Amino acid sequence: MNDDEISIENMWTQSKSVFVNKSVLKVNYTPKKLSDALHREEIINRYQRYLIDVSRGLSPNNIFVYGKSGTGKSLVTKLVLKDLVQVASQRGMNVKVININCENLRTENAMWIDINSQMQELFNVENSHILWNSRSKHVAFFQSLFNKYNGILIIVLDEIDKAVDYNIINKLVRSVSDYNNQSPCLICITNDVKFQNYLESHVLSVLAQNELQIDPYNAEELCDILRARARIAFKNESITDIVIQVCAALSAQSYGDARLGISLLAKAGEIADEISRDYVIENDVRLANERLEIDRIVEVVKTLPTQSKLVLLSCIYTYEHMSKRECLTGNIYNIYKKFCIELDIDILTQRRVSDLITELDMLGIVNAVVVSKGRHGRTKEVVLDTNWRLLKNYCFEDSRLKFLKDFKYTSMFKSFF
DNA sequence: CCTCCACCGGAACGTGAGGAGT
DNA sequence: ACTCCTCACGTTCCGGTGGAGG
Repeated sequence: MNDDEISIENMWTQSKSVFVNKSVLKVNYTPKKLSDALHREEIINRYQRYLIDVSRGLSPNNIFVYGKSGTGKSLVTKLVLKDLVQVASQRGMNVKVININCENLRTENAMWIDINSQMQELFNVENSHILWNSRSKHVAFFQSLFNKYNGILIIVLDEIDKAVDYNIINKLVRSVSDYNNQSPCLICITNDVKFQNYLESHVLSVLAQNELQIDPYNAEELCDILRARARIAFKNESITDIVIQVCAALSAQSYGDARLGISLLAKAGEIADEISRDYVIENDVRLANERLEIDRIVEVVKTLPTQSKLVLLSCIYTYEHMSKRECLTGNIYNIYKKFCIELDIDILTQRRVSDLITELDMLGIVNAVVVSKGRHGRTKEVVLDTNWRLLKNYCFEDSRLKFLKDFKYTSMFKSFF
């Protein structure tokens, strides 16, 4: 047995941990009871009032829920509906809930397949042709089940603003709200207040019959929430209140995003585990914050199209090989053109490349500021974060760009300037 | 104070891919 | 299989701009 095998074995058998139940720090974890949704009593109360019609056997008005990310929109919705379904069934009433996550919903068909496979499950019907690619068949299937149903159907459209095609929402609302008797109740959840602008006015008036705005948590509320989770997740002696307060403060800075605070707790615990320390310290949280930010940027970089990655690489190389004050659109564009020729990729115009740099700036990958160089014109000056070396490697993962890895740059820069 | 650089950024337009309807 | 439509992506055109330098 060599050294490597021993250390790997140690990982499984001897590693100790600051956690006792890490699963409560997972992003998709939902608490069990309504009362577990801390500092949301008032919202829950209003939510229940909007849904009160259910107790009279009527389909409630549609609800539009707004709130920034990490304010507990989806969590409160899940808990309120779970409670509602339970209470209703105790009274012998029929309430069914369909959950659609609109994130990355590309086509209307994909949404219908999602809705109808849930309908199939809820109503216990067999239909092997559910993967139709015809909208009319899906609508007919949905209507036939819904018309036979003697109860209340609630359709939750979560992260509605992240649907790739907003028109899908318009079409869905038109297809499910044209009933003479009862229509399903639609609950739309979004963190984009401007989302309403993208909806047809008729659709909007149907959807936004009741509105629920959820404000971000303040630092104290975040502290309470994190404390409650930490109590379950960590060993008693592994975490101090100071650490929790730092997590709360950082997530309060990030517009009261509770999800961030919970991720920070998890990551900080992992960092303590890495070095087998029995407890989490404040510095672990700061380190965790940096790592989460890098993770986020890396994820974004990985999904960029090849041209954007090439522009990013051009920024990085200009930044690396020239003085920082020369990392300007014109210079970046020259490098970019050289790369395109080298890789036999279409050369975009400087106008377009300028837009791509602006996009990289908006994604938080680079920092592009418009500066005036007087006689030497106006341009964008690009500044990179400290982790640019890391980003370079992720750009090389693109099959078309990997050849640039061994490219000899020094001579190129000399010949240029 | 005026000029002029080097690019910014809005608007209009072209093009190809892909979905919807027939 | 065909046409029509929409949309993302990109180009072309052009007026606008802030401040160093004359």
